[in-house]
Amino acid sequence: MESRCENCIIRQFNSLRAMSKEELKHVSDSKITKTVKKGEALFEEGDKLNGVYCVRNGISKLSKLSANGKDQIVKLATKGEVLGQRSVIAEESTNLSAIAVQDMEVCFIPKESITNTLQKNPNFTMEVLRHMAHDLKEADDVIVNISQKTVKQRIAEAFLYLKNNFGEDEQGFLALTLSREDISNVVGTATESAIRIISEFKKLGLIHTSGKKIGIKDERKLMEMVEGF
Amino acid sequence: MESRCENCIIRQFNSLRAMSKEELKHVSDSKITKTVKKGEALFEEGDKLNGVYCVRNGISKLSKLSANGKDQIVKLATKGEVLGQRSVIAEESTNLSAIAVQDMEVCFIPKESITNTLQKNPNFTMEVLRHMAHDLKEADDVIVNISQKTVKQRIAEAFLYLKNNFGEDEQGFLALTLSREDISNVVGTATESAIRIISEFKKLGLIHTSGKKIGIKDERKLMEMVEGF
DNA sequence: GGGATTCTATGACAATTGTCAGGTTTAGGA
DNA sequence: TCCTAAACCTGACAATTGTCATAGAATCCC
Repeated sequence: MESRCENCIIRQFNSLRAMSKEELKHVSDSKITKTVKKGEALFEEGDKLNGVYCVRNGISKLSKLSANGKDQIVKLATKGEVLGQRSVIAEESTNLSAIAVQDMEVCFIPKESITNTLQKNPNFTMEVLRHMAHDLKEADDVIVNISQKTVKQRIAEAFLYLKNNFGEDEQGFLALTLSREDISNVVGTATESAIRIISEFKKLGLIHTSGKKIGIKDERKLMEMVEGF
Repeated sequence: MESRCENCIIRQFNSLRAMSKEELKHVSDSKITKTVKKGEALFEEGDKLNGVYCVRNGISKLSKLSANGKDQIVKLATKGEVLGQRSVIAEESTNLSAIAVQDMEVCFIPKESITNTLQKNPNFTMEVLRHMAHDLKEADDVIVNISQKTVKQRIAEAFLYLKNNFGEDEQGFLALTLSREDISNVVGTATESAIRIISEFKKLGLIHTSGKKIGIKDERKLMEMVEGF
């Protein structure tokens, strides 16, 4: 499994694709491949990162602890995403924790490889900038959603998001299974409220469940619900 | 008032400071200084921007319309900030509207000046990247605040924010006077709820008001309230 | 396999927040 | 100045959401 970045398909999805052959070689020589088990942390809020993590497989939640002791999940990162970029660039400690919600395979890339390339390869810098611009827009959207939509709408939206971004398994369940608590932390509500609404959706025939697994039954109605009908 | 960017102090506050003398000259030659009256828009959500706006004076709200017809204010931008950068970099139409909440003086800089410099001056690109990283962190904080704090806490926090970022006038009122509606759009609540809580704060002796103007009387208690006491 | 622990579920209730409906005040233009 | 429109304010009520308590189901680990 000891493969080279030059041959890694994953990098096509992120800013590493703007690196030159040589830069990639350097990254490949300095990178460390790690396995992270479900529930384990890649890094925790406040950590000083001395590198970034390129996700090869699995999914991580990026969350932030609030004063009242609840986690707010800000983003779910999957194959191809680079975590910790923001902190390395701003030279600050991270404002988010990254915890695996599925077993993961990641490549740790020391920050020197990144900062060196940033200084020498404008294309790479520009590519990173574009990604960051995209993330910022997404964050704005989250702000608007969370503050203007009801919990019910946000949960409906979360399910659609999970389907669109992570797909479904053979039996029609969402491929990414989150605990009820994680779901409530994504939409920013109490776990009990999330559970109650999930039950309601089930009664309404919008979804079906099996254990933790959730499947979408009536996508159209869910979409209408998000829009406020 | 037709001044040159090379001499403009404002640029010390933003990424333009990483430009070379020559680049600044070019920007200065191509820029257009504009006055924007309170209530007028610099640009509206969905517009294709062919440049960025450097704020010389006054304050603008950056907001996004939600499905239910309410504006959510995502950020308040003041002297020194550059608006529209994200859209120009990502080559997308804007996701936000920028509307003056005070009379403003801004310099419009055509996007060619920006993109050219981005291609040629890595220092500038890096500086822009750092700013964007900062904005992204702030956005994350807003997400957590808005989803985990009560309306009362968010309003208290908003007042402290306004004091810290825009200061007070001679009589001890917040220098930036927002309408009750704008306040409610910052914290993401109904206007009536905001008004009610402002009345309550007044009764509790936390603030005092005169017309629209609001002054902070008991900063410590407001801070405690934000923390959840 | 069994016991402990964590996760899910539901009820009852209280607190928060939004909505509607009305008033009053303020600000700006004719 | 006065008139009008907009902004502000308050009450009453309903809907939403959070909290606490409790119980069953699933899962993990020895």
